[in-house]
Amino acid sequence: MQPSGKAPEPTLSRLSLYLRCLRQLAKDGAKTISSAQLGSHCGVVSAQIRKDLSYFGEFGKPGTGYEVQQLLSRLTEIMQLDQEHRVAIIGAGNLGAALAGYAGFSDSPFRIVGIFDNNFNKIGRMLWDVEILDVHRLTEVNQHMRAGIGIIAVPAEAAQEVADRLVDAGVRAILNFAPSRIEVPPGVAVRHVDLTREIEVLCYHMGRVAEEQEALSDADE
Amino acid sequence: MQPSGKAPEPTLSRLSLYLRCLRQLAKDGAKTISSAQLGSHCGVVSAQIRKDLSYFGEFGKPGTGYEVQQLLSRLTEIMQLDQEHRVAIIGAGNLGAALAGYAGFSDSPFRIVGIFDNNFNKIGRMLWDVEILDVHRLTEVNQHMRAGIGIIAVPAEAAQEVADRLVDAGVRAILNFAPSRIEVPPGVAVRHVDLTREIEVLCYHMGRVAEEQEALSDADE
DNA sequence: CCGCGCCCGTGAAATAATTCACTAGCTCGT
DNA sequence: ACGAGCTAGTGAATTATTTCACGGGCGCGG
Repeated sequence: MQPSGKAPEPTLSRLSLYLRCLRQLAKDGAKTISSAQLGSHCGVVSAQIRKDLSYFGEFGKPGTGYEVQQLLSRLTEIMQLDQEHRVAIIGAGNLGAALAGYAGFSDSPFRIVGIFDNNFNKIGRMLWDVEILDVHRLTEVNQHMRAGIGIIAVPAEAAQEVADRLVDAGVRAILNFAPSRIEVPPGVAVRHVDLTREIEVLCYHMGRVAEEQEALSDADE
Repeated sequence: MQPSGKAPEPTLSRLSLYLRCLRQLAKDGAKTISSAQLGSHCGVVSAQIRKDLSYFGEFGKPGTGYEVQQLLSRLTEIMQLDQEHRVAIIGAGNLGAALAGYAGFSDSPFRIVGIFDNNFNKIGRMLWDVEILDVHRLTEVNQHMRAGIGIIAVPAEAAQEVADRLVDAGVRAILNFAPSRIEVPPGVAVRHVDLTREIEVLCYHMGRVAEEQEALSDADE
């Protein structure tokens, strides 16, 4: 099978996982790796890995497995990580500041090129080595800044307005940390990271475990 | 159908979404709401909402819909959000600090009771209104701190060790911000928030859109 | 107090994602 | 250069999740 139709969303997320694993393996000097080995490294069953990769082509050799370097570079290409991606962060609060300084971005194709806020006390100040700019100038500034990815780190009430500005400024992918749904035109990709939802789901699971233990001890009697 | 079997994971995540919506609706003074209305508020089709709720019981009245207050309190109960949850954050770096100050936690059942780090320069200093403690004392300190939820905000290399400490300290749910898989014993719930994976998936989608546009203009010629 | 319209709950159908299980091909050791 | 032992790729089967569509109850207006 070749580039073909489209891979399911969970597959894409796992590709990123495989990449992380492969980078480490390459660093450790591994030459080749089988789907089973890769799987045990990153917690995915081997068939899943093979299926995931099969959406994009054939990468392995029967009897041997995958060449680490080759798979690494092919996946990097597929995920578009072989080119620089310029990122604008909107919101210079706690979260925005933390993201701007996120260590995971060093040694990655992501480069923070702009940080924006609407708070006059913050505008003009430096965050790490980038000046905080007025969010109202986003479209104008992005003419030359050319960020393709926007990260929303503002309160929920402002998220939609910021999303609109980002789209207007030419951004084609948005990572939304605000606990709020945002609407964007087709052709713009969006992903949400919702801390509250994650924690609330955890609470549910804690409750379930507690229930099961009660049921268990009830059964004992 | 009553408490019955178990709801699918995506349903749980949506319940949290419904809750957020309902809190707003209650604040706005809404009395009742239909699944269709709730759906348009939070971007979910009505059948999905009814199915999700049906895993937990019957909450609505034909002809009317759901009573906002009642559904709100029932879901709050189901998600275990009617009780305080004590949270420990491990890692007092950028991210840990941002999470500790996260505005979404005010007016929520989540209370940050402890922040831990292994850096001697940070230990003893205050973050917001909590003292940063030595991560090595986690188990000891949690005897009386009694945090049930742990948030991991340390570098990937340290994540597993921190997870082990958290479990040892009696934590029963972990939210992991480190880009690294962690193993925990059964009965401990884990969720991951992986910034890099999210952004990398966005990059893939950007590439797809670009391809489609090329294909489109090729077809024009 | 009757009938029309609305809306929930839910099996059944459709769709999506994962896992199985088998074929074919490569490597390595003898 | 041959056979034993792995291992990739993949259709088919399975499992999970979403969506459909309909039965029946409830409220409201006349």
